[in-house]
Amino acid sequence: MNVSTALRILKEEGFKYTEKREDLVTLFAKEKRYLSARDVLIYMQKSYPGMSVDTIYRNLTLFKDLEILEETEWNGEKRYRLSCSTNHHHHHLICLQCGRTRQIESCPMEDIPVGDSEFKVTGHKFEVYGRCGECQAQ
Amino acid sequence: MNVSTALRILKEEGFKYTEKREDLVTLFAKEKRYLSARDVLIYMQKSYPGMSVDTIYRNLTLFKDLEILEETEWNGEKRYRLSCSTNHHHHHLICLQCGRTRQIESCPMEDIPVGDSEFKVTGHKFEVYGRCGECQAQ
DNA sequence: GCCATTTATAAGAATGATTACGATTTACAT
DNA sequence: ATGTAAATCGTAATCATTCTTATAAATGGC
Repeated sequence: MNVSTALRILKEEGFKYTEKREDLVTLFAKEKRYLSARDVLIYMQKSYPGMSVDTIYRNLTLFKDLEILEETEWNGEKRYRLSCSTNHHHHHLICLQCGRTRQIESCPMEDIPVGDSEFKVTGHKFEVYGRCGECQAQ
Repeated sequence: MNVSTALRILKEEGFKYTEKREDLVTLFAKEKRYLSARDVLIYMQKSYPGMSVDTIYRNLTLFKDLEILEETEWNGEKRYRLSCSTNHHHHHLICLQCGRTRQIESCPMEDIPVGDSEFKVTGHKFEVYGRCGECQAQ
């Protein structure tokens, strides 16, 4: 996923292009890590001093729904990162301090038989948490 | 985990026995599924009309710290269930409607090499979500 | 059993993240 | 250029959770 693809999806789905939306996607494209709504708000308000929290949350949710962003949650806050460009399903190793990630190629669902006719599986979550090199160095 | 073990741990760690705490553990022992703080509050207030939300949250957190309860989160609410009696590490298949679970015996961390000297792994989460038979029948 | 100490609880206020709302502005198709 | 639907602002509301302070209850030693 990159900025132009994201803006194309936005257009295709009938949503409007705004500079704020472009800046928001650009931020995620630059950072390539999980950011909280608060992180995004602070960053965006540098360029747009009066920007509403509502706009941040609305757009984060929109981008998640459009699968431009991936969502997770830790320490009581939702976090978002740009969807990975790799098309195949994968999981992440996540630094809980800075939000940087590394891909985990395999998925436990591939080889673990889970669920049956009784229990209808609709989703799963596999995340490995830790601390990245940079954060440990601090 | 069962009620008497839980109360023994409580005593051993120097915490006091109260009827509310016994009732709380008993609830989880009966239900054997994930309950939200709200679920617990509603149940407990039947027996103790003026019971404070703070007491619920304090005890849920205490029991989690004592590893009497396991914690997870979905739809913006923390959820708790009695720790499984099996001693070995495992994961769950979870019905997001009623909180009932089924154990998944294997753990993806066993066979997936993840992390390295750079990235220090501190934890992981593997949960499979879906809808149980009873909830589908509704 | 009685008292002292320590912990638990109640009641309500405070916090922090997120969502909702009415008014205004903007993007964009025609 | 104009009309319309969508986006945004500013602020209030909501929801889960935590904090605070005063009171009450549980435990251990006498």
